[in-house]
Amino acid sequence: MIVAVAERGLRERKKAGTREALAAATLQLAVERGWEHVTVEAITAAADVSYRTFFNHFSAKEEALLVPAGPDQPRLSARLRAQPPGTAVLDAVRAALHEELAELERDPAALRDRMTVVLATPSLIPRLVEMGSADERETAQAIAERTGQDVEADLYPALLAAVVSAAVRVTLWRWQQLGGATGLVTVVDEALDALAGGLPPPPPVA
Amino acid sequence: MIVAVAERGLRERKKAGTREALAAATLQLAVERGWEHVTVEAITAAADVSYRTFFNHFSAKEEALLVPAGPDQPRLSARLRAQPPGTAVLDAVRAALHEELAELERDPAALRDRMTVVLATPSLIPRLVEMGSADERETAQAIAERTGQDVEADLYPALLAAVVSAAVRVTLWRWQQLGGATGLVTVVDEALDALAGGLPPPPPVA
DNA sequence: TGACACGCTGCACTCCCTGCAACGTTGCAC
DNA sequence: GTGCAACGTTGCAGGGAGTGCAGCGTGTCA
Repeated sequence: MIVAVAERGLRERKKAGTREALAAATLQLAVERGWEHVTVEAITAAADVSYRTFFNHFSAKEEALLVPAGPDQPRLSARLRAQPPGTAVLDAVRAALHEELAELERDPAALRDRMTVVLATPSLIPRLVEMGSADERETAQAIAERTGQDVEADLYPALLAAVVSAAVRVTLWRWQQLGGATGLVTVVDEALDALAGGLPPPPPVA
Repeated sequence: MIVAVAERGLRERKKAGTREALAAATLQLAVERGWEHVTVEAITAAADVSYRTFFNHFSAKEEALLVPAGPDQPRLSARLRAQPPGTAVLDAVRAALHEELAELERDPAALRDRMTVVLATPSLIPRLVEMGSADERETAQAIAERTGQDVEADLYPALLAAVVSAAVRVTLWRWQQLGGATGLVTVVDEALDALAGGLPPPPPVA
């Protein structure tokens, strides 16, 4: 179901190839030079395509860095909807997050590089928020469906979606801090446990 | 201490005047035309200053909309540090948020307008995250100081700071939804209570 | 009142991003 | 295989954001 995407004819393969080349060139150049010294022109030169083509694949420079996998990649809201109906909301969210992060972790080196670039470039952080949770609204909707609430009328769905988004951000940051030694899933679970516990006022007071 | 800022000589008053004029023009034009149809040139024309001057006051177009009050405005981290030392972290955070939001609510009409513009322009939402919590790092640091933890080593401070940031965002959104009828403080308390309660799985199931 | 500080201005420039009109290749039906 | 339609790529022209720099005028302070 997720696999069938890649093999659909020469045309689509070439297209995917171009996107991949652009994303790879973007990441490499960003690591080498620093984000603000990477121009779209340099990226397209490295990927050997025209300047204009870049924007046929990405709506913004940041997208090439932060969302290298195309729009076919299932988003968090979709994963959440795919969870078995009976499950409690928080458990379903946790499971969806596990899937999402496991996917990210399939290429840990690239993720490390991306996070390095982001952390070195404060202006990218909000972009990460934007991309990573471009479907925060959609996620809120999915949560609402699960709890039988209304996204407009009730606070809970939007709040949970926003908090999850924040948790993901912190997870990525912390994972990077830990040098990638600990798995993403482990880190996000730590965050989710803290949240589910009501943000215990002062933890053990080290 | 906070008051003394405004009255410091003709020069500073004029400077503050231009900034205010630019911010006001920005908001008004954004409401009238929609954010993406507002150019910096139009803003400066309305405020009767040169194009270049705009960027002497704001580092980006969005800043004029989202952070109209200059950098002198005490940020959340500062307010958090100002809370009495004995207080529990969550209580201190809550108090700091109350102050922050009360300040915002001093001009409800402007806040309403700003939120209207933001909600009508998805790309502005992450910017709101950036601006509203440009000092999220600083807030995390302040939290760490309060809990006696280390921002680098411990997850808690960064997580709480991120979650608070998310809560503020949802609060503003919901306040707007409610038509400003309910006070910001009331709304944020609702969010904070939910968080402190550990995101109770499915609330009353309406 | 004279010298300095500093905000404002104009200009030239880089870069992001878009709309539009070709062009060449792929996919498909006959 | 041939012709046609679909589609990814390309080039170009242009608007708008944001920056560095040099000069000007006004507030500030000794």
